[in-house]
Amino acid sequence: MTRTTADVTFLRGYNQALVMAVGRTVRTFERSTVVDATGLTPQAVSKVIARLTADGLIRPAGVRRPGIGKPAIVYELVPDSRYAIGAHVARRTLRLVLVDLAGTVHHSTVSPLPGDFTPAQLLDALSSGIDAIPGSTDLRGRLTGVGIGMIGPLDHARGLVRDAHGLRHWHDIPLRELAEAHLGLPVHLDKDVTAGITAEAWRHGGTFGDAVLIMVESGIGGGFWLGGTAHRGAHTNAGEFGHTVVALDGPPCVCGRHGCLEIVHHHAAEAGDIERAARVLAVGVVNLLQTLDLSRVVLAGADLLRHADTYLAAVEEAVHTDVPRADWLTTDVTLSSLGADVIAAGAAMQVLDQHYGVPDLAPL
Amino acid sequence: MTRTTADVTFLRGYNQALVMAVGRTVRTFERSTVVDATGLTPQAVSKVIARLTADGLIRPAGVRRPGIGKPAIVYELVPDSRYAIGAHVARRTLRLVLVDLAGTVHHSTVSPLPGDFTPAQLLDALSSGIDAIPGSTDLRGRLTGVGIGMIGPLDHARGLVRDAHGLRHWHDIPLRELAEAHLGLPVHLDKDVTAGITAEAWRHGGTFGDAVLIMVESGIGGGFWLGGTAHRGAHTNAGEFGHTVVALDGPPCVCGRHGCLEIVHHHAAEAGDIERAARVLAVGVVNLLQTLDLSRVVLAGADLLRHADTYLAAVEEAVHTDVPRADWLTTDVTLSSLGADVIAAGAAMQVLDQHYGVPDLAPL
DNA sequence: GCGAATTTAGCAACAGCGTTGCGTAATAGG
DNA sequence: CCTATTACGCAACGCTGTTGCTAAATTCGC
Repeated sequence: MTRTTADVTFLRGYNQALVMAVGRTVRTFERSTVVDATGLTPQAVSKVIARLTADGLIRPAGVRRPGIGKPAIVYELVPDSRYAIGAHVARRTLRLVLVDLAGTVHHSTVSPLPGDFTPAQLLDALSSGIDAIPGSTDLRGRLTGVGIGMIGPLDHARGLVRDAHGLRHWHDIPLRELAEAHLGLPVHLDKDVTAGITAEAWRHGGTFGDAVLIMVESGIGGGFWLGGTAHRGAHTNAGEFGHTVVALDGPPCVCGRHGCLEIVHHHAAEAGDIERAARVLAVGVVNLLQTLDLSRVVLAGADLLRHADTYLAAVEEAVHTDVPRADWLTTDVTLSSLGADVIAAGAAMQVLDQHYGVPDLAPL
Repeated sequence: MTRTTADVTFLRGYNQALVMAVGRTVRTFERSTVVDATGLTPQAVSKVIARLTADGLIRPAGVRRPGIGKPAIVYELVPDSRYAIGAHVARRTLRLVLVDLAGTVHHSTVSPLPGDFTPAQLLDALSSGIDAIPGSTDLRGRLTGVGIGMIGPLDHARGLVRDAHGLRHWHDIPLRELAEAHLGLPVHLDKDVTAGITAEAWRHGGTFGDAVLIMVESGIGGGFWLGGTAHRGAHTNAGEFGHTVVALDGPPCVCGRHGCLEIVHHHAAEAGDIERAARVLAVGVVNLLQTLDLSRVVLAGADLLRHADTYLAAVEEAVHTDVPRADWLTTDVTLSSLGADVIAAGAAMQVLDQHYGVPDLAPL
């Protein structure tokens, strides 16, 4: 959520979101936990907690006896107080998930999409898929909206699919508006990889540093989390990480350049040399670390997860041996904590993040 | 400037900084300008303007007659109300500049540094250099502090030089504390490239999008401005752009990997083939655009500026031809607007930015 | 057992922010 | 000279977090 000007109502939302972030980070907390994490005064935290409790977003969950003195009330997030639906639109499949406020995936289905599907076909698949989610009808009221994670290029700010790679009927389609009209719910549209990294960040609450989600699945992309928010770039087209050149005189790529990470990687993978493919990807990952200095690398995507161990080993080794002074430049490398659901789940969490995440103050 | 919690005093500083940003952007403005740019109410803007005028940071500069009705008061930034000193510490030279609140460089000097200089030698060079700035004594009171831009790796947050490349005496030196004690002024320490991009951003006020400053000078580095602030990364070590691999089977680099942009570029440059060196750099720049989607590329550094036209042409061409759908993915490519002063000037502006820039709300 | 010490929670008054309502100043046009 | 128009600002207000202080609930020492 983004705004430019800061009035006093901003404080309310901001500090409230800070407490929610603590709730997602530690799952169970008390007043002093929030005081330590945020620097707010105890009294302010009391007020915020009272408001959140009244809204049903958090609730008391027992007491902690500090040995001496009055026991402290322990609070927890109420996961089932809010839900969001996430959709991962790929070239041939539609994955739908139901996610709660804590970032837990409650339901996940995959359905095939017609070859070269049209916007109308996608909308129908979305609405029938959502209706098929068990109990989706009695979620109304607690359902925040629908997030769609999709291949780009697309314009996140305007909710516009500009030119989805390899899909004939998708040029300048205002998918967000269409879907909002069709589904009767708020819709959030974003690139698949950006949705994916949001999933990891949201589930970690406030303790998530600068990070990238690497996705290998038909193409290779990267979703970025920098400075506490998703990085989408000047035209919301960041993430075309697969089309960075790693072999100056390499084979030609569909993008028109030569030796892109993606084409070099795919050649190795198609030749059956997964280890080499993984090492190529690892070179690209270290390139990112050198450039952006990230604290976390998350690996995802069907083609990668099929050989998860190989990729994980290759990237971890490269990160530990190829970064100079790796002793203090520590970077965690992990597989996506949500497996094949990351993109869809992340799209859902973007909707939750809009309402309950820490708000951004947009530069002018 | 960064803080986690938002109390009501935050609003004051934040909205005040918004108005200052407008002042830097358009140089002359009135109440309605700020209202349009920020969304604040006219009354709120009046209050902010009154405070800033009282502090001497802005002043009335005439009136505009709207044809009918009461004339509007026109305001402008008071450039000489605040100054900061910037230092660019390179391997052999120290550059010192005096910068005013508007980002104008008033004075610039270069002095040689002893080979393999020690921290003590640098401190002496700093203080004598600052004393030599004409009129520096009667600036006391209006002097905000000293910014130091330096090669890394360094820890910006702690003000610690960890391991400056190629300088024997610079391991884990708390330069910020040392310099503050020695100079009696607040000191801000950052990587050279990050300081550089801050210079460009500060001078453009609020209208500066996601951008990178590419610096070619002994090494190759990149300073990033993302989402309205400098991006420093998880360990404040972002920017080692020269050590990204662009030629998988290329020549070995000092960093231990093979085919880094820097080594490939330097081989071409040393062979006298500047055009090829420029094209190699351009490949790296397009890699960044694909990954991060930037709206602006600024070129800087002594070795680059020596062949400015060649580099500018090569990068511009690559940006326009190698990025798919370049029609809407527009990116400006320019030479640094401050020439050889960028780094030092940017270091100074970081100090100004800490006091008068739009404050950040740090994630937990 | 019972009071003192300790820790947590919250009520009440307060200061500071932007907002709202409305009155005032300064101009051009009839 | 009056009216419409535009710009500006005082005063009251609502809302935020903060400060000062009181009350509640527990352990520990005697």
